[in-house]
Amino acid sequence: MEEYLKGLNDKQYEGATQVNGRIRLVAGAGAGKTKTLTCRYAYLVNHEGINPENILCLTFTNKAANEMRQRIEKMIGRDFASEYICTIHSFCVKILRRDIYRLGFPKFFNILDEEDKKSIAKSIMKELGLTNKETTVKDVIQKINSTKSRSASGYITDYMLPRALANKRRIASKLNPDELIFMKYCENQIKNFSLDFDDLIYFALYILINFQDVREYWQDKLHYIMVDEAQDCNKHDWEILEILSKKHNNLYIIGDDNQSIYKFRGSDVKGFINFKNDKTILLTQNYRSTKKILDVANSIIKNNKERVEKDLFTDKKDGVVVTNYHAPNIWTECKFICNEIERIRMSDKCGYGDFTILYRNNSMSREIEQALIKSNIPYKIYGGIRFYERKEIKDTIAFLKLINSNDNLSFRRVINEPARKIGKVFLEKVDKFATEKKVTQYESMFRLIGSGELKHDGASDFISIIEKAKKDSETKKVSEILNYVLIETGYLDMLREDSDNVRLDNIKELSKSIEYYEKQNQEYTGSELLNNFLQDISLYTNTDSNDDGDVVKAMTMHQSKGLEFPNVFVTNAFEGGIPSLRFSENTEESKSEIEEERRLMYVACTRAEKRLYITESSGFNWLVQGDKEPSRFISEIPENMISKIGNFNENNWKNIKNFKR
DNA sequence: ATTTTCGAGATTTTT
DNA sequence: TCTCGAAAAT
Repeated sequence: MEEYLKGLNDKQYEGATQVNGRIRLVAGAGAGKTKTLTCRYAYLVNHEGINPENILCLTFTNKAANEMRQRIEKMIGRDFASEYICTIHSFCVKILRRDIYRLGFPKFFNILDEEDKKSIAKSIMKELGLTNKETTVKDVIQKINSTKSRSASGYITDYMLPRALANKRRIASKLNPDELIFMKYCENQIKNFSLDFDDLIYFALYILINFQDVREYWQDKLHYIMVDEAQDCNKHDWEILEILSKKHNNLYIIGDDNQSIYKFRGSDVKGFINFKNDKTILLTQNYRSTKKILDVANSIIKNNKERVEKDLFTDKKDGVVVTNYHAPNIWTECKFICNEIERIRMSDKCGYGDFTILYRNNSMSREIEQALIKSNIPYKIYGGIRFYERKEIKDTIAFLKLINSNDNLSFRRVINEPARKIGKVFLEKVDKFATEKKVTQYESMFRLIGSGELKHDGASDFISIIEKAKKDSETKKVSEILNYVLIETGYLDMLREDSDNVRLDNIKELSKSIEYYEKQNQEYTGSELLNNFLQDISLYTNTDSNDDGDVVKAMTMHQSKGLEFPNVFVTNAFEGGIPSLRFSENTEESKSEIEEERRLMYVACTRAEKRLYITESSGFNWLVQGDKEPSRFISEIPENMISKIGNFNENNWKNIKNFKR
């Protein structure tokens, strides 16, 4: 038997050595899902002699993909880094890079993030004269997303193809307001040819459906397809998987219906539950958590009606009792967590890296962060503002994008950054000319200044810097161009005036990662390299980095999916926090939403290996607009399974309050 | 005409 | 805390 298979139990072994057919692995939390998947990959490569080029392995996050690559390398002990271990979004980018030109679109495309989408929505609202009162930016985005999702790849033939859009334009006066908004959004996407996250899936799907040779290329290539966290695939993901696996018919999915927590993103558990399969393997032994933790998690998830009955069991000993701490206010709650971390760190002789703090909303990280700082505990907050969403990083990237593709969003972002006295009036003239001549705003400004129609020193300087950078970008390295632009525009000088150097450091980090990317991808040069780099980083989040260091981690419950930690604090467990306020009403439709929240709570609790704390506090909270009450999920845990501690001491409360100021 | 400043208002969850 | 818009300051 291969060395790497020795650590598996019978069921896991069975799961890892299945080769052909449509296989479903249903595995509860901590049952060794990833382990089994990784072993199966190694088995295919090592035992069956399959070329990694012919295996597609889809993970839920980039982080999971990175970790898997590392594990496989360790297992089969050879230099091994298949690019086909990735997220479905990354994989769709590969499909698009290869064949999107067939739709008449440029080879280079931008990827829009939520912020870009927002600013497009705003400009559409302005154009159509919609005020914030009747239709918010959020409404507009919601409308756009749902229209897309409804017609999926059909929206491409209706709107995105050049002739289709021309048709829509012709009958614009007959379109209803929503259709008009959607048309404008599509116009905007085509103008700088940009795709949002969902589009990556829809366009790939469209190409796979409509071009036989492309479809066959991928179907031939991918002998084996395996999907992790399959319970969170949406119907379009399923469609792609079915198409890709059609020829060889080897589709291996792995997931847990109890851990489906991305319904808001369209995830469709039914696809997982009703998956037509040759074989289903059930893993119910939990290797992660102690018995006491597992009992608590089971007692919570039991209350869900829509689920496959499968209680997890463990051979592990009882372990430390699960604690529910009730504090008089949020600051005491956070202080308690810090104290416990220090106490356990001493008693267990473990590091800060063994502790993780979870919460429902990103906004809840604030008080926790303050408490950690006060207690001198090193920490890292995941999510919230991602690295690539920071202002300085987005600005820097906007410079690169402007050089690469002239796109309007980037232009508006950096044209007056740092301030060069270009304001609303000047930009309106530029925009007007751009619309008239059907050119980009940068091109428009370039012509207006060139012909002398507009005079502006700041704009002239800006143009000469960008033009030089454009010329150099074909020959010089991206990192050199970036350096040149940041210095010449005075962007670096502007950042130096800041009191702290965090922003400068961030830019240095970005610069480093560009250099690394250049080394890794030497087959590309010039604008193609730049384009690929920009696409890749828009799919990358700061949660994905692997070098965490010995620090306390804090993240949302959603982000904790698929991870495990020795000691876990589930915080802000108040009614309205989790379950989220929106779903707390007792209407019929909110019942399934409550079940989703309960699954989220279940996911959070099952992250813990040794210790689990569920903390909450009284006091005013703006979310519930009143005093907080403990979450209903806590009351679902039998009294004998949990140790309830709390402190309502008034003096203590006062101390904390003074302490805070 | 542009930039700064100050106060009011808003916050699910993510690739 | 952060973001956005209006009014004040340059």
